[in-house]
Amino acid sequence: MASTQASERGDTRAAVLDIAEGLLQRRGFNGFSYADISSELGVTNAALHYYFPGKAELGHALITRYADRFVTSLSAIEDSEPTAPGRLRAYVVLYRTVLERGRMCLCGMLAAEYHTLPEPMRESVMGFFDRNHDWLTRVLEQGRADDTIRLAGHPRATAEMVVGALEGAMLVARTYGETTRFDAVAEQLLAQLCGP
Amino acid sequence: MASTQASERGDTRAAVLDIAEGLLQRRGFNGFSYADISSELGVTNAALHYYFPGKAELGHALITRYADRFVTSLSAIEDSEPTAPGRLRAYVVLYRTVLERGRMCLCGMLAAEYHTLPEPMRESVMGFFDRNHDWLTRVLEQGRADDTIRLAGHPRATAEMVVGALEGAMLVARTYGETTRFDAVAEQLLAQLCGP
DNA sequence: GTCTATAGGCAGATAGAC
DNA sequence: GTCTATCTGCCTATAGAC
Repeated sequence: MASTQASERGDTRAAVLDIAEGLLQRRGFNGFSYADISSELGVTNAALHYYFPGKAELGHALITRYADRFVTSLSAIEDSEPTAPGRLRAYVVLYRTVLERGRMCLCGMLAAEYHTLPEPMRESVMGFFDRNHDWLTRVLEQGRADDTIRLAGHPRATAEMVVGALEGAMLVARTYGETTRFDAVAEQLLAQLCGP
Repeated sequence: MASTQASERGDTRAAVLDIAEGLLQRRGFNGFSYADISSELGVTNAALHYYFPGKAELGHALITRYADRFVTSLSAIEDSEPTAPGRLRAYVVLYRTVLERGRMCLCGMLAAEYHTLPEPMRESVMGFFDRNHDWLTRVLEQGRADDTIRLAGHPRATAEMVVGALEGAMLVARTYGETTRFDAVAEQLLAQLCGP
C-alpha cells in the first residue's frame, strides 16, 4: 500500500497527520479512531501514541498545521492578487478546493463538535476564525477605500458574514455532494459585494 | 428530579426525545450516548431500547420531529407576516432562538457528521434543507414580484445562500458563545436583501 | 520507532424477571 | 414499561520486547 512509503522515508508523523486530517474533515473528531489511521497507514495502533500521546494532542496538532497552512495561503493570495475583489475571489477558491475533495473545513467541522473538544483545541479553533476575520476585514477595507467593494455595514461584520456564509455553504453543499450548490452561493455572495 | 415527572405521566418517549435533542444539538450525534439520556431522565439504559431499538431509529425520529416542527413554524410565519421582508426577518429569528439556547441547528449539526450517519438519517437531513430552500424561494419570489426584495441572481440560489449563511453564522457564533456575532451577520444579510 | 499483548472503560444492544 | 444482568465489541492508552 502507498502509505507504507511514508514510514519508509521516516516521516510517519506527517503521514499520520495527513490521514487523520482527511478523516477529521470527512467524519469529524468524534467520528474516527486511532484504528482508522493505523490501518490505513499500515502500522499498529500503538505506533501512533509514540507521536501523539493522546487524541487531544493529535487534534491540536491537526488544527495548528491546518491553520498555519491557511495563513500561508492568505499571504500567497496577497502576493498574487492586488485587488480586493481578486483577493475575495481567491479566498472563495480556498474553500472550494476543500469541498472538491469531499471535505468540510477542518475548523468548521470542529466548530460543530465544539462542546465535546478538550480546551486546548477549542482555543485554536477560535484562533483560526479570528485570523480569517482579521484578514477579510483588511481586504474589505481596502475594497471600500478604492471603491471596488460595496459594504452594507461594518467591514468586520461583513467579514464574519463571508466566513459564516462560506462555512455554511460547504456544510450544506457537502450534504448533497454537489459542488455546484457551493458555487451558486459563492457567486451570489461575491455579486452582492463586488456587484456589477 | 424534574425529568421523572414525564415518565410518571407516561410520556417517556417524548422526554427521551427532548433530552436527546438537546444533546444532539449541543454535542452532535457521535457526541452523546444512551447513558447520557438515561442518567438525565432517571431511567436505565435498557428502557430507551424499548422506545428506540437502536440509535439509528432514535436519530431518525429526532430529525423527523425537528423538521415537522420547523415546517409548522414556517406556516405560522406565513400566517402572521404578510410581507416578504417580514417573513425573512421571522425566519432569521427561528435560527436565533435555537442559538440563544446554546444549540446548533439539529440538521446543520448532522450535516457536519453526514458521512458517519446511517442512510435513513441522511435522507431526512437533505429533506429538511430541501423544504427550507423551497419555502425561502417562494418568499424571495414574492418579494421580487412586489419589489420589496432585491435579488442579485436566481431566487433559489439566494435561498440556498440564506440557509448557508445562517447555518454557518450559527456554527461560528456558537464557538465564541456570543449571540451578537450571529446578529451582526443576520443584519448584514437582511440589509443586502431588503436594504434601501 | 514499531511491535505484541493487554488493560480498563464505555459504547450500543439483548434476554428475561417483574 | 422498566428493571437487573450480561454480552460483545470497540475505544484510548500503556508496558515492555525487539
